[in-house]
Amino acid sequence: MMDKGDSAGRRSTSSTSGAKRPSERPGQPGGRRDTNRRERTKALSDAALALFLERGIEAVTIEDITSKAGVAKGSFYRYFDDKQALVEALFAPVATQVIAAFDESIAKLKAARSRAAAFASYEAIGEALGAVILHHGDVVLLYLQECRAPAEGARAPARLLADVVAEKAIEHTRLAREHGLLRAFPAEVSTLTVIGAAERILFSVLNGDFKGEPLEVPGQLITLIFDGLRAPDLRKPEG
Amino acid sequence: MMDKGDSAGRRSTSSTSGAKRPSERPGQPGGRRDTNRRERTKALSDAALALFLERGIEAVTIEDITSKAGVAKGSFYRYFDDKQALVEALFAPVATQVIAAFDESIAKLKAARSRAAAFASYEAIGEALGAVILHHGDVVLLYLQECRAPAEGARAPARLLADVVAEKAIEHTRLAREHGLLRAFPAEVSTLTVIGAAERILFSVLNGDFKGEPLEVPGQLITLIFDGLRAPDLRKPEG
Amino acid sequence: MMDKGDSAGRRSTSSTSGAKRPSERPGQPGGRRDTNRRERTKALSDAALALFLERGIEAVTIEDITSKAGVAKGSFYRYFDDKQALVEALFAPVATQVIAAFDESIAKLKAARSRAAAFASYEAIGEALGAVILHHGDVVLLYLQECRAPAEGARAPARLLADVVAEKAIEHTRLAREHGLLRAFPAEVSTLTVIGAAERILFSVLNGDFKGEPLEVPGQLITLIFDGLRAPDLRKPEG
Amino acid sequence: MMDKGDSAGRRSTSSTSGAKRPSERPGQPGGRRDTNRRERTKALSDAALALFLERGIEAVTIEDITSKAGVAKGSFYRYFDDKQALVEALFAPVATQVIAAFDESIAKLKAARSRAAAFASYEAIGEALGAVILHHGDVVLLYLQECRAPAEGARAPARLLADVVAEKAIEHTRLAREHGLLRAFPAEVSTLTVIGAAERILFSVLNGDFKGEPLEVPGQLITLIFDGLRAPDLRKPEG
DNA sequence: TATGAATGAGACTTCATTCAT
DNA sequence: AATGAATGAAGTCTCATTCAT
Repeated sequence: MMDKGDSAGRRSTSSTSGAKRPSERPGQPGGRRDTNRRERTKALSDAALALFLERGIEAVTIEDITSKAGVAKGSFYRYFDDKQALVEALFAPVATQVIAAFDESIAKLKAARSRAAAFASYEAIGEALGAVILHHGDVVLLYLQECRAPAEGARAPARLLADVVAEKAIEHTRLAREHGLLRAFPAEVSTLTVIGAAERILFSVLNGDFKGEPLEVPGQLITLIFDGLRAPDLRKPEG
Repeated sequence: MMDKGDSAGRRSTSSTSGAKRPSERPGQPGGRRDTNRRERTKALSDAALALFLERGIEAVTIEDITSKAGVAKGSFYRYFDDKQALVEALFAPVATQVIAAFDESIAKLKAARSRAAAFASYEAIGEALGAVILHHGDVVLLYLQECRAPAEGARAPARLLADVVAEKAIEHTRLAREHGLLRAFPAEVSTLTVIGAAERILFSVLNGDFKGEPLEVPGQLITLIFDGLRAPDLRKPEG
Repeated sequence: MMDKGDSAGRRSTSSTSGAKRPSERPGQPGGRRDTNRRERTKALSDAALALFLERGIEAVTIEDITSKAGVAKGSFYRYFDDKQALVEALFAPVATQVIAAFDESIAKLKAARSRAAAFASYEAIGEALGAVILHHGDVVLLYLQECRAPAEGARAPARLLADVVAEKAIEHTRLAREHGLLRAFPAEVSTLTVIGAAERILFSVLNGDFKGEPLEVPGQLITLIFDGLRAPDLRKPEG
Repeated sequence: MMDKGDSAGRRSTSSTSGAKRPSERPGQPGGRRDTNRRERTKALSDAALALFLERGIEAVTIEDITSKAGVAKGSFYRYFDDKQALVEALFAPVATQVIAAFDESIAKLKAARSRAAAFASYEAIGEALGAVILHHGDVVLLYLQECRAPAEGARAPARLLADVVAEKAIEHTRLAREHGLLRAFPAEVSTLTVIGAAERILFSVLNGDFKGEPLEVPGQLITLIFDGLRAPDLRKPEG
């Protein structure tokens, strides 16, 4: 009755959240109806997330989701337009926070007048991203799992986020270098190196494949990367 | 949009290539029939590869492939059992060469009696992987695109290869460290760092997203990574 | 034209009816939804039965059935798992009643202490089978039409029922003979004779091929079977 | 490219044999080419017969047949027009002999001037049918298996033969009664009784289901049919 | 609102038949 | 003549989406 195939980008005008808001909904926010609505949305999102991680976004059907969430199939459409909308809703908080973290850090870097101030922006973004990973580990894992897919269909949000992140991260690096925090190195290469390394390890950790001690990874990664990337005059003497 | 009756791992007994070979075929090898067969297989593989890159493996239908390849739908099944078999056939040469490269390099490392000999094994594997990237760029890109997906359905081969590569690479790193080529660092972390960084940049390059000069990337990456990873006594004085 | 992935006996665990019942359905029994469900199931069964009789089970497609029943193709699968399940559902009431008739008659025979009592069991089973034929003539015809087919695919239920019936009938005969109702004759031969004769005539009658007066057949058949065909003056004296 | 569905009756003009004879074939009858041709035809027929018995005519594909016969798929069509033609060819000798047996017996009956002569016609037909069963057991089994199917598609020949046999047998009975060989009984009922009984037992015997001693069956059957099943002490005096 | 039944497009796969080799 | 590759119609089954209850 309706076409299955979605074309990428159709959602350029939709709100960030991807959640469906009936134009007129009864009950005031916080009331009984609103609470029910939140609960249903959460049940659907949770079920979907678990299934997406298990089988990949494409392979999961609407019925899989509703049945796992314990709702009727038709109810899905009261909460989300379709699978892509759900994926967008899933990614929304993460995307918002990650993008905000970069934007703020970029702003700080631009405003920084000292190397110390510039360095602080790194600490800030690290903290912000750490918090995201901590509170939205599953969504981050889903992102890592799907972010290289072509921006088509329900997986589009993952890829689009990845592209935005890369772009902002590169700008961030450029600014950091201008502040003398990094060696004179092409920003694109060094940024992708850091992103690639961090994401790969994070993937293993969130995955359960990682054999080492996760809590030590950030420090190790920083040592590893920064010993290579750090500007000469910041290099610590070995030993 | 979804693959129907696939379960991961069902292909454990199939040959490496994934291609379908009638046990006895008429016409001698090199004859007309044989040539036709090769041409068809190639046409299907090429069409499939292009579509997979464009839309992702899951979103491409058999009919998309045959129609792009200019053959009848039913003909697909003379050459491949199903989409997963085609994907396996696509990955087979790359998987073979990559795995062989690691295995050989690992063997060399084990046999190495000097640091120079050990270092040579790195050059060898670099060359081998470079050759694979050069000759099978599209397949490598497909791998990068799909290799984090759960090992379900047609995309399974990508993920399975990724897991094997990670495992072998970690062993490789462990050996390299035993030969004093690398700093005393957890092998898992440093390996995933290198893989993650290299794959992320490669993805951008093969993708067309990369803005810099691709030919300079390997050198840059080595500098970047090795300046961080290199054992202290190999560290060159900055300047 | 051919059934695809069926293997005989796959349904050993399914319920007797073969009908698909969602575990929890909305609407109380007897409500609108329940009524609709019954109507649909009936429409599909009726359409299928008519087509099966016309063309044979194997030659009828799901689409033939749904289109004749006036429902969408996909709806079929809400009511039956596949064609074989529908066939099972079609046969279920007949199979149940026939088997029950035999079991009861066998039980009566076992308990019978007089020849009169034993004879009554014959009357009982005759009546029961007559009722089945009267109320489920078309299903019985379908049974007669398909019951010699190998127990493969959608036709399996017919053959399996036939085998059960033969077995029970033979036991029945054996008991009847022990009560002195029948000549000392191998039970298998005499049973198959009666079944074969009865089924063949029934087939003609239900078919419309039969030229005679159907209502007289049962009596004629009994006379014939019990007294034989020999013309009076050729009758050998009993030894 | 061509339609699959056959419509019943399309073969009304074809020759009895169903075998394909190229209008101009090289080699004289009995020569090398003719011998090869016979061998191939036999291989195909044998393979088909075995598969038909195992799975039913409808479920067997052309490729199943050729592959079991050890010939190429395309070769099938050099020997038979399609599956139905093969089935016709399979039944042809049996049909011919059975029909001839009835026709001859009917002719004899018509010419018979004594009851002894009339009785001899029964012996003749019994012998003829026995010979057919002996030499073409598998084909007879296939006939029994498929002869109640609607006369559609490849199974049509079985059903058509069944209808002819019934018709001729009824005429035969009518004549026999006129000669005083049988009781005054509706010919249709008594004929179908005999056919039904005989076929049912034969089916069990050829099938392998029969537990008794096959060689004794004909005699038992004759006794049974002619003398009836009634136990001696219940026998009503003939009125 | 919630439910799950209905719809029909469309994906996968098979197979009779034709045809180049 | 024999082979088996090619074709595409047709069949099975799934699933996103809509809609009556």
